Amino acid sequence: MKDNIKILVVDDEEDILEFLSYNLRAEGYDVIVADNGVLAIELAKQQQPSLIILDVQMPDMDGITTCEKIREIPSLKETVVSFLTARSEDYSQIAGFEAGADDYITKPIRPKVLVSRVKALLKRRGITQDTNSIIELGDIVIDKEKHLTTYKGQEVIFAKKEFKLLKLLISKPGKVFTREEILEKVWGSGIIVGDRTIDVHIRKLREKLADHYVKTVKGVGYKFEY
Amino acid sequence: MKDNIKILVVDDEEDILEFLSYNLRAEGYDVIVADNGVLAIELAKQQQPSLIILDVQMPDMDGITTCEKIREIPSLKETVVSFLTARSEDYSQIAGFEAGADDYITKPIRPKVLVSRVKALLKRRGITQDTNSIIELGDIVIDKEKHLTTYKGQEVIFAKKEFKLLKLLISKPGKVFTREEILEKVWGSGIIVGDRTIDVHIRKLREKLADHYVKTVKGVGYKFEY
DNA sequence: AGTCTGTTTTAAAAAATTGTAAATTAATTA
DNA sequence: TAATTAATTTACAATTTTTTAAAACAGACT
Repeated sequence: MKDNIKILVVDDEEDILEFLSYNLRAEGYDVIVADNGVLAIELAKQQQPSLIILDVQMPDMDGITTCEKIREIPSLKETVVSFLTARSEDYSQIAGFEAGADDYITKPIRPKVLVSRVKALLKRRGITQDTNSIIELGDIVIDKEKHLTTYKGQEVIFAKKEFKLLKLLISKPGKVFTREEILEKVWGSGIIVGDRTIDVHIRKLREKLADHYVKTVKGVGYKFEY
Repeated sequence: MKDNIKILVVDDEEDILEFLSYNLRAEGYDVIVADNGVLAIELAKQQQPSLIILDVQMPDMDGITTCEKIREIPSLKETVVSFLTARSEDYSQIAGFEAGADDYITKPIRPKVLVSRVKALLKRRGITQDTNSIIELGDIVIDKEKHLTTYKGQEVIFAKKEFKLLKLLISKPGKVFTREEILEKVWGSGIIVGDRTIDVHIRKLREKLADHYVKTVKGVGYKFEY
């Protein structure tokens, strides 16, 4: 369940690294470690962890600098970063948040506090264990991984763009997606397509499912309503 | 920019309330206060603050219970809640996060840390102005994300401009918006339309809700009164 | 009452937005 | 490469929203 949540722990002290790893692994997280900032950035890029726990005080590159660098990497923009700081260093609270941290944990670390904190952080960011590849909404079942859709038990085939569009709309039932949002998320930024392209694709969804699922909000966008 | 960010501060101690208000107001935030949990919930529902700072220790209803109650209110689901806790009470860290808090601030409070923390919290949550997607005002519920309005449980459909106008008026109930303000905010600067256009749109709001909500202040503008 | 100023109401014109079928182009597959 | 399928564009119809214009209304003031 919880298996695919990766946490990167960065600290120069072996003891702390082990202590943290042990406690987090006990909770079922995948833990990767780095003992310096440079390695941390490298690993983060490669492994795309959900959370990075970063010691403020480290030789060479300190935690704050590392955090700033992390924040500059597009693929890590959304990654949760938490600092590890000695209780007294109030300064780090200020500088840390400005560097783009989401939280900080004070030493000495208490296992229960640590775990509770980590859970809360991930939860607040909507990161849940289940990388649910299957979305079910009444009669409609979408398997993102298998690129498969079932409507009333019958398999329905959606072309690539259609599928992406459906996935987007259905990801937040009820939410209105503007044309811009749809273009951005389905076609990708930069790609320019004609004005009616979206309409036509919407029409295909309606054809393949039923007219009433995809609703038009004139002048605003489209939404999926079950 | 920062003007419409509302912060609700809840504490039973007058001193702390004043201290926090003073420092936050100095930063340009709109601060509202409550000295107990019940009032806090009431005010939160009404005012929809972006951030609630909640003392853990309070008579009658403690901060944790208050927070839990707040989290149960749909329109406050996305509101950021931060606890205020004495440095020693580590327990509150655990219980607090589980109750749905986003952060906690330890006493004694240092103005600089407080402000920095608040800024970071709001920034991380992407709150620049008015992020709350649901506005509730008695019989009227507006869901910006779903572009949906409900009046006495019934769905009411508003066209784009109508919706924008309603949103604007309802964003500050009681405030009189001048025609210039309305033009600026709903139509956008530069767009030139006749004066009657506003009247007609106001009329549509009255038609779709009830006449008495939108009031005319002759020679000045319009206001929404619940 | 008459006049002025500003608002409300209606109806209709104008503009904007979306739906649809069919044609075209691009991409994929056999 | 031909055949097939998907994606996009076109051109127009249908619909909805927005704006304008004009008449009626309301209150304040002479």
